[in-house]
Amino acid sequence: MDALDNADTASPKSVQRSTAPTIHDVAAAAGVSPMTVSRALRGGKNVRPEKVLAVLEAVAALGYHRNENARSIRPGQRTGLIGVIITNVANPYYAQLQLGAEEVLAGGGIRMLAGNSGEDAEREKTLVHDFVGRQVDGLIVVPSGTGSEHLETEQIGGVPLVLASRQLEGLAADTVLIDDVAGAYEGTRRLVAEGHERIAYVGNIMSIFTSRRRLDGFRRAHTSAGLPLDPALIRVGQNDPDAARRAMLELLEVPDPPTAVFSENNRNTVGVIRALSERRVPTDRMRVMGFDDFELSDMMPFPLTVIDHDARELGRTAARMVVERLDSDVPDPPPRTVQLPTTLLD
Amino acid sequence: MDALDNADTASPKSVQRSTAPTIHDVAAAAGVSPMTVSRALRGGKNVRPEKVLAVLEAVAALGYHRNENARSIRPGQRTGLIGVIITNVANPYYAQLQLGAEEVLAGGGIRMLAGNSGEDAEREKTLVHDFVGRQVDGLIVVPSGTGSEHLETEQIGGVPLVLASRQLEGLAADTVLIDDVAGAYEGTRRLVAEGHERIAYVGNIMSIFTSRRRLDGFRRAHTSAGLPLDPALIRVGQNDPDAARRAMLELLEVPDPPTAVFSENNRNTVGVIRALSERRVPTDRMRVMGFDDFELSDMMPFPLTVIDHDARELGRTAARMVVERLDSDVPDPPPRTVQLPTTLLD
DNA sequence: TTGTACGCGTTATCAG
DNA sequence: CTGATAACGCGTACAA
Repeated sequence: MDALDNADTASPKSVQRSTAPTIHDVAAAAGVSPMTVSRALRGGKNVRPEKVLAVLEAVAALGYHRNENARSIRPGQRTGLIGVIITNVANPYYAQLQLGAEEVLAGGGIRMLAGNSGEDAEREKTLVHDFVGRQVDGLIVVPSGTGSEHLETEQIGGVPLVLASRQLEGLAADTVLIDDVAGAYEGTRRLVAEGHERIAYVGNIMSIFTSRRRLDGFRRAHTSAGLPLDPALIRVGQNDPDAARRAMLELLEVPDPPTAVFSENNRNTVGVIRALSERRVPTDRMRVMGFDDFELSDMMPFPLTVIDHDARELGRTAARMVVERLDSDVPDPPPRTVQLPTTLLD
Repeated sequence: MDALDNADTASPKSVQRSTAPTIHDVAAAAGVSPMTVSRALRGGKNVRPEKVLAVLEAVAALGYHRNENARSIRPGQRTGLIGVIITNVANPYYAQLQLGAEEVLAGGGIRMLAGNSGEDAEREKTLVHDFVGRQVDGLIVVPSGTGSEHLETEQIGGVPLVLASRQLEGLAADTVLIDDVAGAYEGTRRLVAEGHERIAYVGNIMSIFTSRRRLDGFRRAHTSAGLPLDPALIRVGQNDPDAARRAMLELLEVPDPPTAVFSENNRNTVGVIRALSERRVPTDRMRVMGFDDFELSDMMPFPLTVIDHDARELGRTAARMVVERLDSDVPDPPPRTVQLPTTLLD
């Protein structure tokens, strides 16, 4: 609990750098007042050059860092902090998203408070609450659950919010999405065009927004082609490669097995390929179509086609949207939704 | 500059949630003093239960979030913030590192300020300075350059520092490393044991600590086996897959070409494999050994062996080291260096 | 150009 | 168990 107890023990000072130098220390060292230091550090406007120099020297000598937290408690001051909550950085898709976001933010001198929810709504809630408490200027969230109470404007103290990759039913907020429906539709259409009639589907749990959208696109393509949807070929609920692998193994055992498989995301595609490889399925016996590109997808031992999109650009766009809302002249611009396109990659 | 100008315009309040509710607002709403609110929020110790309830109700009604920044400016208070600076989250290795770090930190209620240096020393310096200004309780850094001035204790205000993945000449700080030398040594030895005598080396720029170490292990294995090192087979300076690909293409054209190739990291391995695939090199004509495992490495069209290690555990260890130093009873424990083992994975 | 007074939101301290 | 007071580091407003 109380870890730092070094205030008044033994020798009065110089025992250890217990307290960081403040603007007062710098002022004393430079022989000026704290205000002059403050002004000098802002850019030296209205301060005599020689004093600026003295201040900078003192700063260097003392290793002074302006306390951004103390600074930000003053009214009207921003923290220059944006909270970014994704589900899992280990997934290259979200890593790209995070990188894209930071890329834009860093350009504006904004730092990133990062958190992984692990697809856990409770954990996401905790992070959101904590980030708001840390006075973030904005929030970029890949929402995990279906509930949106913890993201309501009042709950987050009016902090600008951008939903990334997933939308939330009944929550009016800026949103950046991949055009999942169109992507899945196009991908499935391609399979149909190639003559496949029994197409398996392997995907994540249906509580995830993108999962529902992608299955929807898959469905629509069937409908528009007049093809029936065989429930025996639909496997949802896999949220890691190994679960997908097992699902695919089962699909191979179905009577009148599929000739093609549509995989809903990069994790599932990896599992599907593993299963096919494990069973030594001939490459001309199974056609694989996967949402999300992933590294080395072009070197897989199957005629794999991926539905590609730019996760990094999604991150950039999300960041731009927060910043724009932050710098907006009008009080409360209406929420916007942006959809990023997909392309088929052979 | 001055973006928020809504203090005294037109209607006195309720125009817009201009100022977030403070502890005073909560106190007023709950009919108690700010101190009681503060205590109630800490856990309700020494506060009448009914008042705690009233406070919690007011908090919920007002959507109050305790201002962690204001809180942290009080002496002896921690921010519960750790700065994590890696080179690039898009590299799965660093993504895992970041994830491992957050895993441990989140367990202690600590949040993560994240930044990518992009292997740019200047950018790293900026991030370090900024993070210290934001009063981080600790710093985990994958250092980019060879200079260490910006990480000296005085420069970072005595903030506990852990170097991850790379060490810095002349900087005494806690460090977590992969045992690069031993890993590269073992990997190379394996190739030698298999009868290879002309082994190519493809790696990143030599200014990177791990690059030097891995080449060192490669060298030692040659020396101990009495094998000469042919400079024509050593290609360093590749920091992305495509550069590595081109390097490998060149290596294939060398007179008396190599029969095996040692790739220094995951990015380079990907490039090497692409080159071999592109040239349709028979799988029995080139043996590939790569440092770092990567997803789907086992599905590559070559008898690839990787020198594996646990980047996530490296992140966890780094986080544990910062926290331990933070919670240490002794004033200034001597710096420790931990090396994590590698294993050969076929 | 420079300095003083005050307040930002929070909590340790001490009095009641 | 509860509240008043002061102080944390900084910047605005105002005074010199």
